[in-house]
Amino acid sequence: MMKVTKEQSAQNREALVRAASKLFREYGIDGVGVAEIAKEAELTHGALYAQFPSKEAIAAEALADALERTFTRLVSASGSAPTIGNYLDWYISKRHRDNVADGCAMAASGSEIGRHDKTVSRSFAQGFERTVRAIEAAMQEASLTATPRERALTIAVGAIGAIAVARGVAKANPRLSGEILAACRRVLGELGGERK
Amino acid sequence: MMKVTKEQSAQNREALVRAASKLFREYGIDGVGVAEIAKEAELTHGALYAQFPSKEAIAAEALADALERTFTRLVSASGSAPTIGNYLDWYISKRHRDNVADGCAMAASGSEIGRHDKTVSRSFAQGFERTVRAIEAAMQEASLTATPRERALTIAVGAIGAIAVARGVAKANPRLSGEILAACRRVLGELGGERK
DNA sequence: TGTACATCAGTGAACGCGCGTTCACTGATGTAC
DNA sequence: TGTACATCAGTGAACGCGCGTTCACTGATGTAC
Repeated sequence: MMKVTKEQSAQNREALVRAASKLFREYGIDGVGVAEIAKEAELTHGALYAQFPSKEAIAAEALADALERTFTRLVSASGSAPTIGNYLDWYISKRHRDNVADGCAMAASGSEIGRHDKTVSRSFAQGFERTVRAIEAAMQEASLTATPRERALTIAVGAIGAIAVARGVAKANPRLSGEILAACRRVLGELGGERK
Repeated sequence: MMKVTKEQSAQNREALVRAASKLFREYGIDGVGVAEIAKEAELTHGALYAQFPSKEAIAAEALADALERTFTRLVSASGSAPTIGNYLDWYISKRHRDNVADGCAMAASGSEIGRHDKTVSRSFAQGFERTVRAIEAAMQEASLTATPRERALTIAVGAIGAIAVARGVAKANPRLSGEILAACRRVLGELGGERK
């Protein structure tokens, strides 16, 4: 067949990005081939190359898309006046730990990003900065001497690390995995000024 | 040639593990082939299969070896009565961020571990638990309500996350990368009871 | 509105290449006598 | 200590397979007249 309406083509492009963003989180960027992405989007790999110049390019866009969607969901799950507690309840959870394909891409792919393009790194940096700003805006007074931004950065990094590490140890030691989530949930909450 | 003395064979095995542990950190487990590991150890891939049943098996051993060595260095760099500050100065640094191949494997490969064998996960869990115990032993009083172990877990996860995230954003935003390291260094120190 | 045709998203075969793993073979080691 | 030989770490060719990317081709779309 082919060609196809502009609208259909745009829908196909979106389907490719969604498929890539799901598969990359689940199996890693190196762990998924372009043919597999195209198949998940019900297209052929040639269609992917009509839309993107390379695998690296779709990786950058898939990462940006995943972070956008996760951020939107985090904010909408936390109500109109979100607290640090709202954010952490949603982010640091077994539900999130066990749902790699639809979870935060910073946690799913954090340690892989440094090995890819500057465009991929840029998607990551933008998503991270946006998250820190949201946390900073919800920050409460606490007795520590560090600034709100320093504490917000640490909460973001700690939350990402918590999901990544909880996933890493889950197969060998599920008790430890749960303990990590509970401890980080509590301590990072306190760091944000949350009262018990 | 071949065969070779028992001693030589043991040395070859060690060379394979060291090569794997270096290359896996630098390029990811999926990013390195068995032939490349063997070449780095000045052997052939057949020799690797004489020593290990599979790539997954050498990955588990390489991870355990890397964590062992990193832990030893962390402890010996921190003196005979290490403080949280000693640990964090060594771990959360630009030197560590920029030295992937010889740095902490939990930070280098954290988000990949969950996609591999239970044996790989076990190496990770053991290395992590050992690290938390060391931090807990160095813990000081602080005004937060969380227990020393909860705070130690959060410090370990936050430090790992800090290196991973600092690496992820470094290419696109080196300023942000440095800011993350500085903020986590300060806040995690305070969380451990460090006085300014 | 109707016709002619350039555009270009998508197809699918093909490219060279490297992957993890297997296996027949080699030959120095190290043991049994 | 000297000889005979089983062992087995390591070699390198070969396996089937999937990778990222290229390209000649298709044919409905959408524009120009």
